Amino acid sequence: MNPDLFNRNCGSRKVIDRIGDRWSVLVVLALADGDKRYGELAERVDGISQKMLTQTLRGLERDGLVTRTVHATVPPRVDYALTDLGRSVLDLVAGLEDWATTHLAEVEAARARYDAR
Amino acid sequence: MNPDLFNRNCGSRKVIDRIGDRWSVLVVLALADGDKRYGELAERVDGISQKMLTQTLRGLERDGLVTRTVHATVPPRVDYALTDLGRSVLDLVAGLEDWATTHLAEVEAARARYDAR
DNA sequence: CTGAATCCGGCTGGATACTG
DNA sequence: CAGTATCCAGCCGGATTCAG
Repeated sequence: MNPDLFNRNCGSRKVIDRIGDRWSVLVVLALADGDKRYGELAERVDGISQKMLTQTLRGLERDGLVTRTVHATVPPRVDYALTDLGRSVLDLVAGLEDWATTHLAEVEAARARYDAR
Repeated sequence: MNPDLFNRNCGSRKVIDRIGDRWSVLVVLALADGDKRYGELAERVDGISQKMLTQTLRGLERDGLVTRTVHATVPPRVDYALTDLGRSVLDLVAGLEDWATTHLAEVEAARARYDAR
């Protein structure tokens, strides 16, 4: 247990905040099975806007989780891929995904119970 | 891999959104080592406002991750504790914490590199 | 096709004051 | 002590437009 995590100025807190981003998790998962083009990601992650996709990818690139490769072709082609660091976080995020699907029914039951009170 | 996760209307997406909440992760971690009173949580999770703490606890309670026990004493006392479901997600969240502390240096180095360009 | 830039409505979340 | 209520600034994020 790292007590500093609860300190708002601690670096690990900032990392948690980044992972806690609602889109980052989904984008990382979308890159799980290999490189993806910008358009493929936009199609895959339902509901994300262009702005948020670009912003999320920039953030992930900045944190060293994703690489961005521009091919000087016409039409332009940009590939995004997970780095080693990105793949290491993928393991955790995939765990979240498993948890979500496994316990979905329990959570929904709890919600229904709570709302019915 | 569950493809539906990327669908905005899928239930598992909603679960991910909840876990992805920036405060939920911290509150769950704060409850890792046993019951906590409202005030203890407020003190522990640095930077959270009363409003957000209450709101986060309600959300976690609704999802069945946390129990809320009111003691009819003067002064009033309210204890929060993880449910079995909450403890199951704690394992994952603790993994995030480990990752954050382990790879913090790499992430910060990547950020510095990116910002220096 | 892959973005950057801008505008702007809405919701998040902080500060404050009040209640049981 | 443990909230609730209210107000409101700020930022998130969507839609649109423009550029390379």
